[in-house]
Amino acid sequence: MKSSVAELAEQLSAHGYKLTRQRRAVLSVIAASEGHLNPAEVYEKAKANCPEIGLTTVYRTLDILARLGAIRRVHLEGGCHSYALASGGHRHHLVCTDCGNVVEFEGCDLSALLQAVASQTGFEIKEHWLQLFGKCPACQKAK
Amino acid sequence: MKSSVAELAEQLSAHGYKLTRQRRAVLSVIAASEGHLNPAEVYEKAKANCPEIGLTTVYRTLDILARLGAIRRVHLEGGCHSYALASGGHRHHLVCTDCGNVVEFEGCDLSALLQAVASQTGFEIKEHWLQLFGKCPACQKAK
DNA sequence: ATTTAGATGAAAAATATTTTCATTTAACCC
DNA sequence: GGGTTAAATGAAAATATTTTTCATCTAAAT
Repeated sequence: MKSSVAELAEQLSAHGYKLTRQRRAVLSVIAASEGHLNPAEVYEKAKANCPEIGLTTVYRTLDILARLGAIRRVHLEGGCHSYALASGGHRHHLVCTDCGNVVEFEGCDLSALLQAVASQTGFEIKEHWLQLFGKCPACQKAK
Repeated sequence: MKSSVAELAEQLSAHGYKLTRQRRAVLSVIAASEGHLNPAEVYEKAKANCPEIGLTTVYRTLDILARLGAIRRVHLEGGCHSYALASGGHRHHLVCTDCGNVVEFEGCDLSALLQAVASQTGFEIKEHWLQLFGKCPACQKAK
């Protein structure tokens, strides 16, 4: 995932942000992560590369990356403190409303819908985020 | 919206929760609201009906209602502290990643997709939540 | 090397949420 | 209607999260 770090770094530079040791550490953590991490988790992991980093800087860096659209907040029932690479593309969640388990599913064809909304609203649609709620097989049985 | 209050109250009773003055006040506020409200807002509005209500009770009541599926957390960029009636049905958001404006759109046909995911995963899918990100007409021009 | 605007960490402050616990009350029984 | 009881309550404390402040440091341009 070296390329992701480079891409993220590039985005920061391109927008006039300095590439500090701390920011690089945050970028590596984000790029290396499969799923989503909250600020405290990013902080812990980033300390491996950069022990002097402060939590404040993690918050600030995540905020910048989110505003640049490089990462995106991940919203799950019961919490929305985590971030994931925005380009990581299609990560959709199916949440069990009984036990809280989260399953990821891939593959979604929303093109027709997106097209329709785009022409209705004039928006240029760039990303979508879909989340489903239901009852998982185990909880269906349990009842 | 009297019926909503009655329905919500019914749900509480049915699950063995007592119908206190405080809970009724929260239910009215939720039922009367068009959009979404955070706990502090619910608290302020509920005080009109029930001045002695405490913020703690608002948190507790919202939590119960959310667990019953009667209301659902609304997640927007920059915050996910608000709740809305779950039955209020389909409120989908289209967020401008440049200016942050949020447009609501209705009408979405995801039935085929939902069907596919249901059979793939064995989940019984009850609700979906879709959010789109893009650039609004004004921001497209601006650039 | 020097300069300088931007970035940093520690600590404090501000917000948001949860827990604790003594008191109150809705719902049930007679 | 009065009595009983488990659940619910509010105030205050505790905890968790996020933002601000500010003196110091540093990346990047010269």
